[in-house]
Amino acid sequence: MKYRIVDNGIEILEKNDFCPKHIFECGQIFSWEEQDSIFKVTSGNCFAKIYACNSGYFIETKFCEYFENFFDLKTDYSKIKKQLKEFDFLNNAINFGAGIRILKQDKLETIISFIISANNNIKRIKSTLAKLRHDYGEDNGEYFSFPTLDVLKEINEQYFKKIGAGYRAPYLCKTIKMLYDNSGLLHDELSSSKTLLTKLVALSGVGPKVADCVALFAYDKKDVFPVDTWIEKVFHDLFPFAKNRVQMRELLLEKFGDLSGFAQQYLFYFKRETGENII
DNA sequence: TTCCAGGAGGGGG
DNA sequence: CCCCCTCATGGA
Repeated sequence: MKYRIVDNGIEILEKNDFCPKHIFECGQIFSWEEQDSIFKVTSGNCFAKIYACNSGYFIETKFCEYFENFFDLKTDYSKIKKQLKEFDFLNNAINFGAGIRILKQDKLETIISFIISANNNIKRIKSTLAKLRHDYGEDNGEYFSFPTLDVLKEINEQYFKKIGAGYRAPYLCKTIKMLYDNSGLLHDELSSSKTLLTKLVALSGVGPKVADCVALFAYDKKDVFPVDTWIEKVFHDLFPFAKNRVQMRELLLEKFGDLSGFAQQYLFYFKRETGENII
């Protein structure tokens, strides 16, 4: 995909493999809002606005290098989509979310966000995280950054409950302490997916599904397949027999291999938005 | 009123 | 290993 870094942002010069609506609505990130076709997104302590411009989009930001990596601009999504379309039953889902890109998000923020996401709905997840940034993040005028680990460590369970985290509040406090005592996981760039998942699942409030999401959305792991309630529905469309989530994950990983993470996002977005049968 | 939401922890068999 | 129950919360 053609793009160009300029003084105050990044010019996306074509629309085939980049659509902010698809990227943000597909459930991989909660720290964004859309108003009058302008998308505002925060990640860690960075911020950008994205809007249509000429024949593409403009990412207005002073954090160009961060968002070049964040939006995974160096990866060829046309090639990925072409490979995945060899699975006939994926064509509808890929065409529906053709502008999806898997983001490379802040690790700490992604762990906290997806602990909150468990058995929750996206609207309240976004609300809870926005309150957290507002109350404990740095005020940068147009946006609040995600709080640092030092700041998070001082937050008690009552506060997390107050902003809507519910029974996940103690999980958050425990995990924050674990990360504070051993922050190596937040800088892990080398572990294999299997090793990384083992480390993530050891955190409080992180089970197999949350670990897969964190690995996919923050650690650049694509050989994972988060199975949530929507993917369960997809699975029942594809296979006329019931399995538990572990078995579903194994079958889907076997089918999609190193492209599993991409396939998962197209399927999740399509199913959640349309409710239509995959086949 | 019951069910559901990007599930996980804990206990028992 | 597996199955079952509970967890906070608000919208449908």
